[in-house]
Amino acid sequence: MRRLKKSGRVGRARRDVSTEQKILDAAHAVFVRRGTAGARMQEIAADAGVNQALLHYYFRSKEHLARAAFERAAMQLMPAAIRIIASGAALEDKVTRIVDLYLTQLTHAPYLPGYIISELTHHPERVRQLIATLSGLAPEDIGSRVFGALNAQIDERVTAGTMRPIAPQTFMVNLMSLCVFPFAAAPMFKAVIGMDDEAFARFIEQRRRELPAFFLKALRP
Amino acid sequence: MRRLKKSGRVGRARRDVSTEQKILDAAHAVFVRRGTAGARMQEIAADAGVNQALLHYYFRSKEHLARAAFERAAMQLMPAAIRIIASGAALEDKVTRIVDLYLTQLTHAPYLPGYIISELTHHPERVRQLIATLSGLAPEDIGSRVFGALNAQIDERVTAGTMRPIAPQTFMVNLMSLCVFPFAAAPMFKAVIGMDDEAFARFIEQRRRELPAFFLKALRP
DNA sequence: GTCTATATTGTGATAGAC
DNA sequence: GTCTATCACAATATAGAC
Repeated sequence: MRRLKKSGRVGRARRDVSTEQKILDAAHAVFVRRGTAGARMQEIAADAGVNQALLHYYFRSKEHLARAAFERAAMQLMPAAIRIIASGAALEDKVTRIVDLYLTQLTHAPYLPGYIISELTHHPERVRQLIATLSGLAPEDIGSRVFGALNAQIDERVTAGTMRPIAPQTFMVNLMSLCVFPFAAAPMFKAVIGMDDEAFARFIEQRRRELPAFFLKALRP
Repeated sequence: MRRLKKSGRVGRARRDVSTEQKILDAAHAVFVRRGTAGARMQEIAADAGVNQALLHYYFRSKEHLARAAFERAAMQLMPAAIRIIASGAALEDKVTRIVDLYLTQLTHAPYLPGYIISELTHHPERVRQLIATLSGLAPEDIGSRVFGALNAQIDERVTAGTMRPIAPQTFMVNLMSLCVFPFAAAPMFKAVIGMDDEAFARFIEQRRRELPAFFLKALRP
């Protein structure tokens, strides 16, 4: 309605990435720790060391900024895993590499799962955005491409008698659950189990060693 | 500061549970689907079929109402599982019963995990509340009581040579991950895998049958 | 206990100087 | 591009009649 036609950020701009980037960094941090609804433009501005008006200059509205931050968060976590799964590596290697990748990434960004889950739970429209971001494909295509390759490998093992049948979707859901959930529910686990940050870090390192074997063993015939 | 000393809701009140309960029900629903920061008192009032002022009459502030709603959500999920784990049932039965319990409960309240994770991620103070709610004990005590019993059972199996050693904490984290994460991440999985609600329901029913075996198999020596 | 106002912030967004 | 000042309205909270 009273939207401006400011040309400011319209096209791709090459110079001045610095300020825009500072804002995006700050937005990422604030959105992750407060959630989209709980985040305040003022806090983002302060975090970025700039003025609140600049946020609107670069991103027009909170909603735009929220989308950008979510996109960044999702891209930080998903594509690498998809690449591993779609790669030509052996099945056992894929498991080990995914466990390793996730535990490493989430150790450095432990609140990311909680944020992404929260966003997708409370903002259904983010789902479309996520899919669109992951590639220009329709939802079904991503799934079928990735799971097709995985399914072939599982079939191979099943035929060889070294693994029992499992749907590739189940395979992925179980693996992701074991990797990601401990971080998503870390506040709860820490409290109930009585772990401090250091103990949690040790817990994760132990998982890094044990989880691949645990998971693969469950698939034995 | 400008708090009223209204005696309205101060003590435990026996009568008029009806309205208070309607408000709490509505609050639960709205907080779960919007998150605490995204929830609006107006929407809660409308949902409850009462006036917004009544919300303050009964619960004084949004924060109080949010606490009450969170408490209710947590109590809906945790105590039953703790009872099962602390019970005298055989280890294998505990696994089956927990899987069954969670998949049933979460089928009826699929957004609960996302909400609880979101709350605990964005509102650290809820952690203390959660622990305090689960019992009058200090955090360490809950953990040690529950895990003590579980540990004894695991030791038994290990000694008998039917299971390899696993920390009871890891046992629980893995089991909870496999049960709860699929619901917490359901919006993502549905999109990536391309499932509709019905397919998801089937997916869960299959899990109910397969998950106990999957989990127990991973623990074989 | 329940309602209709209304007071009082909080917060996203914009105007306009520099 | 960046700032200060301010607007407009959404949202919590309260007063006071019934």
